[in-house]
Amino acid sequence: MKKSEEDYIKTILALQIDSIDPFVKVSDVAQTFGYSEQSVYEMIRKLQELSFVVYTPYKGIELTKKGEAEAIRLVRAHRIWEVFLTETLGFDWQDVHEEAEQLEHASSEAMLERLYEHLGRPTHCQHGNPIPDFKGHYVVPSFSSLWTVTSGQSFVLQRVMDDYELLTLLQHHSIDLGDTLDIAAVDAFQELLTVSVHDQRVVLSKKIALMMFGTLL
Amino acid sequence: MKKSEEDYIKTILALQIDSIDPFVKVSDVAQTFGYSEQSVYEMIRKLQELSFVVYTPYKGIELTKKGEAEAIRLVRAHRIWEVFLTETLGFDWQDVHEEAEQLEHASSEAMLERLYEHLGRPTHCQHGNPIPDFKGHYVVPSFSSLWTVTSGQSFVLQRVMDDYELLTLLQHHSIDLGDTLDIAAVDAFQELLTVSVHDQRVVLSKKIALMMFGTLL
DNA sequence: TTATAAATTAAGGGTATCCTTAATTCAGGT
DNA sequence: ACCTGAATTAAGGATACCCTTAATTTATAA
Repeated sequence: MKKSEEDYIKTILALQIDSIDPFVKVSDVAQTFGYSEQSVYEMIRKLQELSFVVYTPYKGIELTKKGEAEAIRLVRAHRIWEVFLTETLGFDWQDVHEEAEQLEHASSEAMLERLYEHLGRPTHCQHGNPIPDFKGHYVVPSFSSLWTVTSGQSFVLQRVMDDYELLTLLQHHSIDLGDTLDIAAVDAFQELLTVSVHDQRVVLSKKIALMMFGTLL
Repeated sequence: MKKSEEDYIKTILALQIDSIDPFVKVSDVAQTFGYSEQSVYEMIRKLQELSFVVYTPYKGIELTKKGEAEAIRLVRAHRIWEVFLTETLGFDWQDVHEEAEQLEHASSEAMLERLYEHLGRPTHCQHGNPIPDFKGHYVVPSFSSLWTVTSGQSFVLQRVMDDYELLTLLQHHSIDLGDTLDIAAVDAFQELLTVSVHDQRVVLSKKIALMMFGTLL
């Protein structure tokens, strides 16, 4: 598979997971890439010929079994590389996404499996996202978003989205996965959340809180 | 730099090192890639605009300082990845070239330097080729080819070319860098060499012997 | 010095992946 | 049933990088 095809497949899977609807809209794909819709139509037609997707006009794009397997393989590669970059090379978690993005397209199946073994068969990347097994199976984590909590509750952070700003913010406050956040205040009007963690108070916007997932104590 | 441009630059450096003439011929580049000469002319023109090469018609191609630096950076990346693949992931030395070929285009400067540190700042890849330092300086090894020896001499293998057939052959006979080969016979007519190593006799063709380098005892 | 082979340029094509602008078709609400 | 906006297709372009065939230029060896 070519890099461009891989990028499309991966994006389609991501969009499909994000929404309830299994049909991915062409306009959403175009928006994600910053491409024109016309370009996306052309590529979708090609991916359909290659049996990676099925496209139903006015409905949307669906991944075929083959397409989904490829997409998941890429997710697996991405997360394995992220583990390598953070665990082995010591990168900060906000700095690995771009690197992994390149590496995932440059690694063979055999190499990836050796790397996976070398890393000790990790089950999750450092953002808390599960690494699909080599057969493409993985458990989608079902944590609740930090935005759902109410004042007085305690929240254990289990997963964060792979977003540069978010990760930088968390690192700045030394907040890691596994940490417990005590909810000091919820300002529904301004859509702000104040949490207490490591003896400090941190104010988080709704936007940020929606990208943090975990369990209530 | 794009992958295609990187591949050209790297090939030009390799061809330049192989010959005495600093001018690399368009026809040789075309042959190396299996491209038409026309394609090479087009790319050279482009690389000249980008200041990676200087092309003098009927003379040949020269790398600029900038071009050479880029090419050496790629060689460095390639060899660092080779060390990783063999040392860390346990690949056989004949199986790493293709993998490294992909990875070298997918790794940032920062990543490569971290990997280099992680590997303990290796000076050579497992084929005995030096890894240029981050400034692009490296010592070109000046060993003699195994084909230059005469019967009765002993030869310590220090460097081999990164050639799949050669490496597979050596591995099959458990011949490694650092091993001493005792020259049992030289058949100049058939261009064959018989060496004794690890209590076995191995017949090597001129072609193979020319790809093995080392020192005479 | 001139003939010839090699090197170079010219001209015209092909595919992949992006673009814009302009029809056209369809889905969903009234 | 029909209107309207969104989705889709159509048409034409651009760039990167590859191709072939056919001039043309030049180096160099006889």
